[in-house]
Amino acid sequence: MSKSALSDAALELVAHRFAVLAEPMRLRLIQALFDGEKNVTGLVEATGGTQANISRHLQTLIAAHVLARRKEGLQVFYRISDPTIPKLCELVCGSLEKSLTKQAGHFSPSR
Amino acid sequence: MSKSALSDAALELVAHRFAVLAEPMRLRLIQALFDGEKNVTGLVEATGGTQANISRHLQTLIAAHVLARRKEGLQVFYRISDPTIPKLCELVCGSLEKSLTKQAGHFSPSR
DNA sequence: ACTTTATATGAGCATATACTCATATTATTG
DNA sequence: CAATAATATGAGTATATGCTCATATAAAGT
Repeated sequence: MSKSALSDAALELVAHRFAVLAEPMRLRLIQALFDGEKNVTGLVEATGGTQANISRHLQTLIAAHVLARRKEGLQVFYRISDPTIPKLCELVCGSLEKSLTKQAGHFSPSR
Repeated sequence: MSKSALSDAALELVAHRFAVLAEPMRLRLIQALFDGEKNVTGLVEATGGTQANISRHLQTLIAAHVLARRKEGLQVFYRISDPTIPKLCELVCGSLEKSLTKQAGHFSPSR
């Protein structure tokens, strides 16, 4: 009689975690931080977004504890603080690659 | 000069994958399918949602290739078709548990 | 103190999506 | 072929969220 393995509150937490990763620009930011911390200006350049938008997304990622920040004078440096993030991205990328190559195999020669 | 490890299109695919998992009701459905396939009525009962809503979420999960379906007479049975899904959920749950217990440790005894 | 540089945020708009109600579709049975 | 059962979907509404422009805050240098 396991009514629900995860409570409603827990499910919302998990859903929110996925939601944070469900934006291309945020994924771009995360990707830009794979090789170490960068400041906001660096992230703006790396992603090609506007400063305002990047800053908003960074706040979202900070609030979700995906990133951590470090102030140094005028600059703020961001870095990935949750080690599961790269693993999550790898898992999804691998899964997508597999299903894409599978689809490629569906190009039927007839018609 | 690595402009972008993942193309724009790839990033959108990854983001969409995460978006599909970013809904409590869909997570509930996935959770209900961890121990094997169920038909729609069974999923409605297991999750406590309305039939219409469950059906919509199931279409979303099918379109994303997270679930697969099998018709048997009047009934349609759904099952998890992507083996990375349980792993993703485990990773996120583990990470959340860790940060929650960390927060619990912040309950300062003073005051 | 004023200026410049780096980052954050208020307000507003546009879009996406979750939910519901009612109805449509599909398959089965009498 | 009518009636029933299981599932899917059209339409409408409400809410959330991403983006932009302008401005605010914060720290440094002159």
